[in-house]
Amino acid sequence: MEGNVFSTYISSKPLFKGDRDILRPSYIPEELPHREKYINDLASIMVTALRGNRPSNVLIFGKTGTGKTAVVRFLEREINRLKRESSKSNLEDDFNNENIDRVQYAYINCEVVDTHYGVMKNIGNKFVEKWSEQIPFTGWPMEKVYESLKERIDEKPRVVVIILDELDKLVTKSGDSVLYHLSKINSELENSKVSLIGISNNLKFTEFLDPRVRSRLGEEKLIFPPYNADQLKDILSDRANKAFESNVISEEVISLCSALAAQEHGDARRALDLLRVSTEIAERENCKNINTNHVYKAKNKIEQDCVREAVITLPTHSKIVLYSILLSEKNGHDKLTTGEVYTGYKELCIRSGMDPLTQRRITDLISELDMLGLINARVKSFGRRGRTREIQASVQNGDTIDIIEDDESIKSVDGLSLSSVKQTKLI
DNA sequence: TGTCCACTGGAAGGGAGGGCTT
DNA sequence: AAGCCCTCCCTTCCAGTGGACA
Repeated sequence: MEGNVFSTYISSKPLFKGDRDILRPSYIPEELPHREKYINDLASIMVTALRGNRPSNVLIFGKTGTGKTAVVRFLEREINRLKRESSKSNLEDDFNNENIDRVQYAYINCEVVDTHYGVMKNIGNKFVEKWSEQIPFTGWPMEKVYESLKERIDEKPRVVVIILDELDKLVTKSGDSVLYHLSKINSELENSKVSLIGISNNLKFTEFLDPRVRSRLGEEKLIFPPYNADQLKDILSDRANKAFESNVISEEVISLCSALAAQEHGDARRALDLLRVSTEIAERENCKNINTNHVYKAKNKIEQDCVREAVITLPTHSKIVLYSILLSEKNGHDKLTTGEVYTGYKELCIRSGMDPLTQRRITDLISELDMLGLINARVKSFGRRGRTREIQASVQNGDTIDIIEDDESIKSVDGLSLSSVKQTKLI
């Protein structure tokens, strides 16, 4: 073991008691602190399914990290638990084993699956086991996918609860035709019943819906408020007790993580990430416990990683647009207009032997960069000098330029020394 | 008050790419 | 192999716009 690259790390004692996933937002604990009311509200709606009837459709709103998904998945687990228990005991009345057994969940994250086809296909495939019977990931006409989905659901009597997480992403990207079909599916089913739970960060997304869809979908609405710092502290303490041995973590560390996350609209996901990354940093430093220094380091690391990840995964042309903005700023031109950014972008494209996209397309790429938080672009009118966007980078200039310059695809299409471009005054 | 600038952003449509059906 | 479907990325066209300026 001696001399092995891992030996230092193997000999150091991990701070986690066991399962690291306890500090991941996807972990569903036995209790969800400060969400009891919403669990009960949703349970009172979903109980209809256990009686073999269709529960009302539900729309759940709330910002990131307010426990929406956790509450829905918590109930899913409870229903599954009930299924297992009911098979052992005999329940009375309409809560019979058969009804409970017929409840099925289908969870779709619309940020991952964001097309009509993809959503229908994924739901349909939850009801087949054989690979050969799966709906292919492309190729079928929409109508056929829908018919197949219907057949599969209606194969036997059941109550299907379809959960569409991040529903606003689907609607803004692909419109409401999936919701239109799914919300009227019950009139076309003979044996089974379908209930929808839509989860969204954005309260206003229903404005994009057809009025019929809106009313069918929003039979019940739940709005999740953000957590405050005290509530976040409870959540973190709860998880910390499960995740760590005593003396590993202090009250002060938990308070700091909660306070930092509370500043960002009470995001529990953020609080958990902070605690998890702090722990990892402390472990890497071979510390026996976690201190506030680790939390500040974790905060920086998470922020940097977010930017890095966002920049690395940008398509090439978006990278060049961002590069053009950063280079111009480096040359003392802040607050650029769309036209100026486009001129810089075109020059970089020409120099690197690429065909530039049209200005219309670049307008969209600028909007996307703005949405990612990499730049700040707001529409401003300069009177006779026209109306345009005023654009500024909102990431650290030097670091981000380095990340873009590391990109192999830019270098390869480029074929010229980027450092020489760096010297060129743009615009 | 009307003009004009420099865009914005919606709509329509082309074409490539992935894959199914006949 | 030909025909079809869906998605994605992109272009083209164009009506609309906020506000400085004559």
